[in-house]
Amino acid sequence: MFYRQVYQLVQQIPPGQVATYGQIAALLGNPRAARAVGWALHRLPDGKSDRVPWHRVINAQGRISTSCREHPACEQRRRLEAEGVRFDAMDRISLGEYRWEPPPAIWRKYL
DNA sequence: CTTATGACTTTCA
DNA sequence: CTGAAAGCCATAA
Repeated sequence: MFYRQVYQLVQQIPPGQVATYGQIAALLGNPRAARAVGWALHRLPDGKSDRVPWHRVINAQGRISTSCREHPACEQRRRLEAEGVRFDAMDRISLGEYRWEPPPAIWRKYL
């Protein structure tokens, strides 16, 4: 299952760092499946929302894309700031500084 | 199998 | 920098 791999991967994102949807998709072997990643997180079961750091996943622009009322953008931002992630004047995250670089053990796993 | 949807990405104006 | 349009993928009905 693609979305299960997404959850499993998102769980391994360390605090204080973020990953883009495209990055997640690429690690799973489908660089074009960013949308599917978004779908997976949108359909994230509430039971797993507490153990999956969904807030550490953002779009390629370093912005929060969620329009889900269950998990509002303001809450996602709040959680990220709580982990030390800084937003610039345009509510964007410096990907060059907070972008998560998956350890070799990860991409070797899904290769 | 076909159609529809979504927390995306890239490109162009 | 913002916004629009087209492209692409997995899942659901």
